[in-house]
Amino acid sequence: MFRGRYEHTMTKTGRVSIPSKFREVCRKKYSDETFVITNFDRYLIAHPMREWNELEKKLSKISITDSKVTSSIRYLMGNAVDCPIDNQGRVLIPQSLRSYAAIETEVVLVGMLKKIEIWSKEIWEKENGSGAFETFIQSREVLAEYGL
Amino acid sequence: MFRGRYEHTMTKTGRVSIPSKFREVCRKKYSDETFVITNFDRYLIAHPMREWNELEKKLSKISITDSKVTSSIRYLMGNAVDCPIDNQGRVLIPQSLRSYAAIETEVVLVGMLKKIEIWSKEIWEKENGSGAFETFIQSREVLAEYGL
DNA sequence: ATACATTATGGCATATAATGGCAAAAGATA
DNA sequence: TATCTTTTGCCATTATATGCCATAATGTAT
Repeated sequence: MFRGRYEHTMTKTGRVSIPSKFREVCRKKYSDETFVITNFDRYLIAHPMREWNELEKKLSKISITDSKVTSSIRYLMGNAVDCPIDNQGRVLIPQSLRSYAAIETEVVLVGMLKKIEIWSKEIWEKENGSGAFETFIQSREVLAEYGL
Repeated sequence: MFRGRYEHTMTKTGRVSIPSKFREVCRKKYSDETFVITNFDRYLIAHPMREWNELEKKLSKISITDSKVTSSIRYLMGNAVDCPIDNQGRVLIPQSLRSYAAIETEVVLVGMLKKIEIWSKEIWEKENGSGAFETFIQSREVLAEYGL
């Protein structure tokens, strides 16, 4: 599982180093070093290829009657980009995704179990900076329902 | 189970010896010498890998609809760091966790059943120094319910 | 008490990680 | 086709992490 938080800088060309711990998970658990990256709200989500494939399998079983569902799938699929890890352990994040998540240079990468979140540092700090612990404590009751 | 309290010093590079009694628990009970360390309020919590994995298993089953739950998972996972015990019986505590728990050199390690707490000595003394016994006495009724 | 084993911790050398820079390759545009 | 832009591979640099050895302190057994 992906865990931990890392602050990296993006090069001018849009390349970001994937933390070595994450790469290790890619190699050992997924034996594949390609992500599918999508945008989500105000940050990006990087899925290991295998997890993404499973998602697609589920999506393809949905019968397309509801137009809202169709457009959601269109949104998801239309913004998904294959991002292989290069020999230096980096991925190129295409311009479209960068601007969507307002990523300039400073990036926060967060391990989230089966996927990785990629945030602009600025937005990260606004939404998850101080106060995150309080939110965490407050939702303990919710988490307790799951036996945590 | 982990029990007891130990005062150790951290090296300049951030390495802390795990008390041998704790290592013994790791070997015998968990047959694994890796901790996952997270921050909690003003101290750190070290979970044996197996305990942590169980937590992750539960977390990964939660469907992400509630954004408060998501951000709690993000808090939990984002602050978790793998810390394997090296051949000298130490772990490297990364800079982020060190500064979070205000750990400079003197460290207090406390066995807490299935996990270990890691405190800066200074903070430990403020919060658990004098007065801890009084608090303990005051909660005797609660403890009595558990047969203590 | 003495000898021996283990523990805690400092120091150092090496390996690996992150990241900037540059140039070749590929792709797009006029 | 010629030109510009983006992508990609590779090298260099720096900081950090890791492995290993040495030593001092503590614990254990005879």
